[in-house]
Amino acid sequence: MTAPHIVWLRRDLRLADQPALYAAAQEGPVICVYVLDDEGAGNRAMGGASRWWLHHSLQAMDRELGKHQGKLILRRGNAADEIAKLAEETGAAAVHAIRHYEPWWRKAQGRLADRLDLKLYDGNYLLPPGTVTTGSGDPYKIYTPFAKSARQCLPQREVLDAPSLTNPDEWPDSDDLDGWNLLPTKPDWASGFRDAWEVGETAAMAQLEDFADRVKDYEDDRNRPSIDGSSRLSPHLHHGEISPMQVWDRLTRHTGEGAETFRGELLWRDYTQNVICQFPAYPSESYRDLGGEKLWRNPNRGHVIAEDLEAWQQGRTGYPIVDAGMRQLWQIGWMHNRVRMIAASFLIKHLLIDWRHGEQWFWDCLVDADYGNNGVNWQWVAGTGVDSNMFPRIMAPLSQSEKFDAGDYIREFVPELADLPDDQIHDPDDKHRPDDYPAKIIGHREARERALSAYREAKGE
DNA sequence: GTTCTATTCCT
DNA sequence: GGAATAGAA
Repeated sequence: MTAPHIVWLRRDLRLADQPALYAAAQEGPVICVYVLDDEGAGNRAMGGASRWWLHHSLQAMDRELGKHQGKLILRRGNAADEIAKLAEETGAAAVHAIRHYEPWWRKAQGRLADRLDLKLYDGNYLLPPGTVTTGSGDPYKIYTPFAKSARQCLPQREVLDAPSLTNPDEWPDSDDLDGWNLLPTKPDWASGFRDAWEVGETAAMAQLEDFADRVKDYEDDRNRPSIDGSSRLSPHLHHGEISPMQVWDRLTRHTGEGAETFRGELLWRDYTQNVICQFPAYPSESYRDLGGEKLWRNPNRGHVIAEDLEAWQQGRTGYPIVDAGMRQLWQIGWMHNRVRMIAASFLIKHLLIDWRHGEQWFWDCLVDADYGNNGVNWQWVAGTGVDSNMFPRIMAPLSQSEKFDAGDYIREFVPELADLPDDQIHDPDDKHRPDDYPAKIIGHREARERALSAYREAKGE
């Protein structure tokens, strides 16, 4: 009868390179538990797409534990309360968890540490957020110097193998996963998701292998939406089915420009955590005030934005590249990174809608929705962020579409346009535009001028 | 050693 | 505009 050790899982649903699980397994029998805590996250409760992914990821985690004759315990409610309750129920010696930096998780970690022996480990980032500092000891705000400094500290630690596990004498009760209703019910919007993704640790490792074969072409292919050039690791990384250190380690053999650029993308993940550690409300509030109320169109000032917002959400703006991106998001819960920038820029500048509406939509629709990444990337496009002010740089969606060769991408996700020739696909004229595809919601030149004059006006009359 | 300032650059 | 750094004061 040795006291069991609880491993509190969150977005770290893996056996390998999982420092909390690894440490707990050294100590004694292990009970892995996941708590669904919508209340603690408040308005940052997981969106629909993330919940779809979570369902399958929890299933996969239970399967992996099953290979060791173990299982995953599920509980629902306030995470700190539920973990404390479970610890008491099972007479656990300690609770082990990977440290997370979203404000609600920091709060829950603090509450739990007051009540029991909570052992926290770093493991979901290449370097523990807050540890890379400027010459004067402050945390970085700007990506480039951050990444330069971080690169010099890497690699930091060894990748851990999956530990061998001992089971407790008795398993505590567990919720039934299906009872959580994480999957869609009435309209089944997830059929595209099922075709696009394999969820879980095994699938994540396979995806890494697949990407390792393609990383040499990453430099060019990552910007071409119709090519399978990006890693597609983001949802696996977000849910912690694979650790960034495993990815870094696997790619260290690759020396080319592509691998170097991709390592920069992994460091971007670390960077966004550093930003939200310094500014916990960053994903919900502009860091730099560009004129606030005056800049964006606002129902309080008589602007009707609901229709434009809806057209953007549904992929009916009349700009094929934007519409393809938004429909890809709806169909598979993910959007190509290049297109994310084009679509975000379009909402903010062409439609002059507050970036936070876009951030919310992405939060709900992305299987890789991540508090730090989503917030930092939206503020980057909006020009309201910690880095330079990008607002006056207005992307031209039509030339972006041509430049990055998005023709086949548009054909895939905007089927009305599938038959258009290359010279019409990016910007169909009235003769070629099918009846069921909308005309442009606003002309590019007109939108550009509206945005720039609103910007000048908001800045200082 | 500490503060000031010039310079460079911002996924 | 302001963050980061390096070199001056």
